[in-house]
Amino acid sequence: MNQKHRILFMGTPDFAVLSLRALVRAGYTLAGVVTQPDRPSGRGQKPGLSPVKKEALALGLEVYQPVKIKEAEFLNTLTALQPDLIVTAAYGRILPPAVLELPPFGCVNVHASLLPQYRGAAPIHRAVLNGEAVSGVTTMLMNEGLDTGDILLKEPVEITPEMTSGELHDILAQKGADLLIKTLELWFARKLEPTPQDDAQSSYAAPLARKDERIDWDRTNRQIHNQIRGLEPWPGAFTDYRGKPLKIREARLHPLPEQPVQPGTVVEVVKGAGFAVQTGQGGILVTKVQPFGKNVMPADSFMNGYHLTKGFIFENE
RNA sequence: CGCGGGAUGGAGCAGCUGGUAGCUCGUCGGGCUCAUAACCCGAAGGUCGCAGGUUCAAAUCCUGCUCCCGCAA
Repeated sequence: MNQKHRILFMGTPDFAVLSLRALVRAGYTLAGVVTQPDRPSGRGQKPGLSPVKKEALALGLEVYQPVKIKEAEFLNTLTALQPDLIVTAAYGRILPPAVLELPPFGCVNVHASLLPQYRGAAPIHRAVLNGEAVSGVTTMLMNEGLDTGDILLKEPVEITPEMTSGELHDILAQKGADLLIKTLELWFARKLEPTPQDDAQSSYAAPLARKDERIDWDRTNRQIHNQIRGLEPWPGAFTDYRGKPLKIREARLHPLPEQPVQPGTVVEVVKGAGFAVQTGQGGILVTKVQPFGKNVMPADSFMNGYHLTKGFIFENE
């Protein structure tokens, strides 16, 4: 069907892997895969191949990892590959005009939000962090801006009350891959009309910062709960325990009567479940934590081994 | 050589200025109770990661392995 179209894929993290896989499965010819350079990462200084690179290698595709996209050498390489269209999915770079204008069918990007909302680097985390009930994926034509190109298709996805960023990520990655295939089918058939984004409705999903991770117990239990699931499984919301960061990996809302207790206080121990902490409004029941330097463990185990008891107070700073 | 933590009964931890192992929980049995995930009594369960070394004696000191994890990226 579409075997004749040559596609150049650009992506880096896990989110992009399913899209790449979908393209291959749909029968497109992959002119090549572009991903971020290998960085010294891992515990030692191991190679650290991007998820997309691993997938590309497994699929037997050519991989390109330019340090600078604007390099003449790389541009020549791209030109030589003669892609009909470029697909990007969380590549991590803004493409220069020279690249955008290269393929006859343009550049299509898969973004993990319902644009124009949550443009930027962390759309999934920000959506959960803000307690959104709905997010989704969008396919768009790229331009020189940050996720500002004309929209091709959108697919909404419900964010359930207990959903974590990790879970949403997996769903969106799959939906994104599906939507990408659908988009390309229509786009190559010239049956899609790009719709400009309404900048007035736009919002920006800023990259996560350390301050987004520290729990402020004065906030409401709902806000804190959103923070915990929004940063799960990475990078994790944390508070302080005996001078070291303690990540709260899982928790749920826990109604508490109005009481003159300082937010951050462990007010109740629920056998077999965890411990309840007073927040600025209501409480949360912490069910899984991760001590510094340790792996995630049930809140029960933490209490046993670290002697956390009712009455302990987590400080904000 | 990126920084660092750890391997102790089913789980999470303590013990590490050397003298055969302890805490909280779980498990099993019994008791109390209208009842209970609550409480009381009792029991089982550990070659203290592996291999050497020092010593009268090592979980505890030294050496070499293997494995696991956190941070930073």
